[in-house]
Amino acid sequence: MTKEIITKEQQKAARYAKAMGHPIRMYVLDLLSKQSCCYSGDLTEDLPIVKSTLSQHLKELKDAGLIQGEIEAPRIKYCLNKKSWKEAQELFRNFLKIDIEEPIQNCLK
Amino acid sequence: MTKEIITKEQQKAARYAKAMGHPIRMYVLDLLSKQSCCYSGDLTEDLPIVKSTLSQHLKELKDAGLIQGEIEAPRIKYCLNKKSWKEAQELFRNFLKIDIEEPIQNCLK
DNA sequence: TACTTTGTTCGCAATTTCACGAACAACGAA
DNA sequence: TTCGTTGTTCGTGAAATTGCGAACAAAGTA
Repeated sequence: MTKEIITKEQQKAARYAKAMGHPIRMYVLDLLSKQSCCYSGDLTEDLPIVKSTLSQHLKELKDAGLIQGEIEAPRIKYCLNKKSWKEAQELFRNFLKIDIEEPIQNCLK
Repeated sequence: MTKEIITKEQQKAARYAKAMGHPIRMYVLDLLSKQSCCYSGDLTEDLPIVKSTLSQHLKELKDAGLIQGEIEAPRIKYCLNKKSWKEAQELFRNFLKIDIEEPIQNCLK
């Protein structure tokens, strides 16, 4: 499948999109894009799923490269994988033709 | 599922992301974002899938609201659904922007 | 009215996703 | 060492996804 008409960029973007393609995972990513880190224990309290299901979703995000976990005492701290996140930003920015108002421009004023 | 901790925006973004979450569909969307329209007959020639499979992927994109088809002679012309595309742009722009801090830090130096 | 072209729908099979509970592993605290 | 907390893994089942070929529908053309 996928000869070579489909570019590497398109494949990577599709991979990221797939990981984002579930409400729970979108919620987690959105949270992490605002909050720098979170703990899955806190997530299970808010979200209407049991911990094993959440664990699977977090694994899905990890496999896609979007987040990473760090052991911290009894818990695990999750945060965005900044490198992959940047790549996803670039891919989607190009794909969606989004012009981002650069904060740099504000500085130049 | 999905009490109300998960916002409408997150659900919509996840829905769009899901539709984008396949190489074939990402290819089609990327093409349409550059080309204004295309015909599925031309797509089957390039892509390594048979027409019935492509039809399903196009249906998936239609169901997500991202594209629309228009009957034109014997063929069907596909193009982006501009309204939904705009919405997706907005959702992903808000969702993906986190690199704001870094340029600011550079400015403050 | 046939015939051709184009794309959808149907039926099928293999695989993946999603969700749950139970069991397990890791590790600090009593 | 034993206990409690935290999160992963396993086993299971239901549903969705992906892909194919065959059959069908629509519509222009001979």
